[in-house]
Amino acid sequence: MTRTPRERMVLSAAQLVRIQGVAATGMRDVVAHAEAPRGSLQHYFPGGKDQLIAEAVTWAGDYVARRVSRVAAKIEDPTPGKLFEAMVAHWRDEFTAQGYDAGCPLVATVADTAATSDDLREAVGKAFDGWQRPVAAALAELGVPGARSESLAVLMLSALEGAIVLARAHQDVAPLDTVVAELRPLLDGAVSARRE
Amino acid sequence: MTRTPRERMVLSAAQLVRIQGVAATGMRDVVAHAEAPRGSLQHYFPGGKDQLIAEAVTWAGDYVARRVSRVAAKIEDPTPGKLFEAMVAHWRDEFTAQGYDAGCPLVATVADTAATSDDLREAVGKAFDGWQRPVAAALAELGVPGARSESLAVLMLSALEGAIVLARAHQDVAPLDTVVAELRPLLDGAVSARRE
DNA sequence: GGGCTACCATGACGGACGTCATGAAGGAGG
DNA sequence: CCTCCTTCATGACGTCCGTCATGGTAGCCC
Repeated sequence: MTRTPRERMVLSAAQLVRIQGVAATGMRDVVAHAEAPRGSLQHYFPGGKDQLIAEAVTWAGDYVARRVSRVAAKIEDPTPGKLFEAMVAHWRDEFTAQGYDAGCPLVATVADTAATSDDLREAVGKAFDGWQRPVAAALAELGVPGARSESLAVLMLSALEGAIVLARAHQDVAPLDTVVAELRPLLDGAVSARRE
Repeated sequence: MTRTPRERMVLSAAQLVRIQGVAATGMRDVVAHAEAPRGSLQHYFPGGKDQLIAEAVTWAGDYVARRVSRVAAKIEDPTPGKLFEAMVAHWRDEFTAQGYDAGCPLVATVADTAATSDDLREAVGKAFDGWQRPVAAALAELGVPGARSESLAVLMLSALEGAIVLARAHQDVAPLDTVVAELRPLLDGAVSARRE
């Protein structure tokens, strides 16, 4: 489980971005948080801050994609609505347990850098794609018709991200519960019937 | 239409936050963008940057609330789905006309400051409330039962905010169109029937 | 053993930041 | 005319930023 200093720096960058955003997260903050040697920065990330943040974003995208696949496989008697509920539950649990300090690193990166760095914006775009893919695949496997599963995956990501922002602003998980309650019937109604 | 320097500074702060986020937006940037005298900063905003950003957030909340009411009154043969479509269309039009540089200032402020400034976080929370209120009121007037109208307003805000983030990351309005297409039947189905 | 590469340490540089101190215009009211 | 208050101007301070230059260690390979 002991990670290399390089990995620790990427993970720390992702965590700090979740809390403070990109601009407010300094490289010195990252090495301190990662308990990594400062001299390693220019060695592992010759591309500077943009490279470090880009790797953090990519890591976050991979992480959430893996988690969706894992969670989708673990639901018993799964339906699209239950999948969405499980995705949201992860955030609900974290907010109630850890507080509302940390949000989604992809949202923070878009908000801070979409207009100033094409590289970072594209990294976030790919991370979102990598997240959307397993969601759409899980929906398809549950019986949602092909084209529809992509649309519903976009809706799920959008509603979740938006509800996360609302929940942080209000310091209350209610928006998360609301979007789940309102979306579940719609999602479950999208399976092409014909079952059992 | 000529605004006072103070108003111009608040508006410029809001616009710059939409593009760069809070941390990357300097006070010198704001006065330059507002073509305002730098010395006025400490005079009009003795509370410093936090006060300036808080006023920008509050202004943005008031602005979007007014616009919702105005747009809701202008739709012919209105339905909840059409209201949502009209709200999203504003962003769709701006993205296609102006590009994807500017996002929602409330999202940017939450992402950058939710963990570090209670004042700013609360200002954003109130701004979201001020936005949600006219949406829920419009839904109620269209025949959506009371409790449900609040829930659907939360869903609409969440889906819109999330879709804005996705659209910026992908430089494509498709997520906006997708959430409208998927949510319209749900929204229109929520009116308590009994009509004509 | 010499050389090469990977990794880490440290200090400096130039610039930008938010804030503040100080002071000057300029009109209003006495 | 003189004073007061709003508004603006300007320069400075201390701090932090991202980046870079330089050099030191440690291990592997010939």
